[in-house]
Amino acid sequence: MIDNQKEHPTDRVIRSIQAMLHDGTISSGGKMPSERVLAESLGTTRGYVRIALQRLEHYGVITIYPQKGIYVSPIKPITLDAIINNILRFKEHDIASLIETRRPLEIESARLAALRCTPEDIERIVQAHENFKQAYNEGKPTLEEDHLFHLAIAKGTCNTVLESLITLITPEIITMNKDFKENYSVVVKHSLEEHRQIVLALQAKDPQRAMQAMDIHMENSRKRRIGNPVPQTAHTSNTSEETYETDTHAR
Amino acid sequence: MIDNQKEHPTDRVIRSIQAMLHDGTISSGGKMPSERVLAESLGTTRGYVRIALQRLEHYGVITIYPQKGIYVSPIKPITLDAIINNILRFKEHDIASLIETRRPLEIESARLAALRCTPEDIERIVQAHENFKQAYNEGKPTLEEDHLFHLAIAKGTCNTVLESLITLITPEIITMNKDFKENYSVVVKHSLEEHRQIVLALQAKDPQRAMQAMDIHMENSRKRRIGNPVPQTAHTSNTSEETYETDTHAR
DNA sequence: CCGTACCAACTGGTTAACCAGTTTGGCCAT
DNA sequence: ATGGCCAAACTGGTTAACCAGTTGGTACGG
Repeated sequence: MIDNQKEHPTDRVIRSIQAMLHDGTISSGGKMPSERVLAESLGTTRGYVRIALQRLEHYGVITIYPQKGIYVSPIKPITLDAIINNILRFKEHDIASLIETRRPLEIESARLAALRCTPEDIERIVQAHENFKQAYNEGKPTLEEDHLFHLAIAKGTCNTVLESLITLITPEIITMNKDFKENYSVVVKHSLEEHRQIVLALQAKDPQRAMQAMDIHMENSRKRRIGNPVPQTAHTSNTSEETYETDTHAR
Repeated sequence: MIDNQKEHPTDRVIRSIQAMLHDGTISSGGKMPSERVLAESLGTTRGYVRIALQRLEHYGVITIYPQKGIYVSPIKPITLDAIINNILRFKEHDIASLIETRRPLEIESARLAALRCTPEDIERIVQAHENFKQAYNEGKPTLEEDHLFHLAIAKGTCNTVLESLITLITPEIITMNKDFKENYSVVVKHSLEEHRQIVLALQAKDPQRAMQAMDIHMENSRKRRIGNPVPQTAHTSNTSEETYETDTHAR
């Protein structure tokens, strides 16, 4: 409300809609004012209102019916408020949170893939593994082959949401890891072996083993990253990161 | 490529960019044609190109520099291709996948909250729990109070990504569960007790116990849902789903 | 008094024109 | 031949006008 002048018009619109939701000007399940009315009452133009509404629709807050109107989802204002707050803060992803969140997703991905993947999925995963190996043997960067291997597994889960979420955080992790120099000799070799264990578990259709192998891989990846040089991205999360158990992260 | 006439212009643009990436017309880390050039060469207008580019930027595929140009992220085409495929299929979320993916996220959320949540976080969580209880006692619907409880926990994780992802799937789950009649008497009472166990674990700062309590809650929620009448959403996932083995998450 | 047909106002969807920085290439002075 | 400068072309950002389908009220005919 204070620095309204500086932030992007689209965010201002979203914040205003949030406020209108809060003070009851618009209510759950009800109809919203038209784009034109919103634009005028918020002192902006329709274009910005339009983009803001599309974002809100993308996150399930509203539904837009062409030539009819805009309706708020039948979800309580308090819940919508939390969702909108999340929309506004969506860009604040730090590398520590990304890696931390990736772990349970990948473990579940391994479990489901072991349960459900078809021979074709296995083939794709093995192929991705081979590509990784080849890049390693040729002394080329392997960061992306690594992630493609994981994406291939996610594809075998038959779970559209899980695949979406893993794919969603992948580019962010790749970008933030680009700064780290990859040790082609030792580190990647370990990664390869861990991948091999995952492949074996998947081929054996053994979910428990797949989870375990993936968990080990995630944990070692984290350690390997911490051992690497730190880039200048400001978020230089303390390299003396505690092992998970003692992690109290007191604020 | 076939039904290009029917799908939304924005999706067509994204698909075309994907193709250009594939055949080398544009390359990783390189500069893309300007919005105008893209619009003309794709036989559409700038507005659609604009929206498509914003979506691609949102997912980390490109970066837009005002008054300068559009640059492709320095990520290999093959990886970008996978990400773009995901963007195009983003809407195909089914309820089974949502519930399935929610489990590991919530378990990790409980673990991290137990490790890191502040007294203020605890207070918010307890308050959310009380609100749930009150709604139950008053015989009112509790679906959203339930989710607000989980969002309060996610807020206590100090993990922006995890909080984002949980918030992201929440409205979809709420909407898809709206059709189910909630049994105010027995079912919700069980849910309340499970929540109480989670609260106790968090107050005790015991991550293992929190994980376990959350896992039980997720599993029971799934069972309770399956026991309820099935709506007409087609995706009537097999109820004979394998039982989840105990979490070997312990490390 | 009721039902129907029509028209005006309003909806979101779409397009094109305009704006202010940035880049670039050529011209001119040195 | 070279260095600097200026204007034209081009960039994404923004605005406003136009389009087609929907709705709701009203006037007219029964």
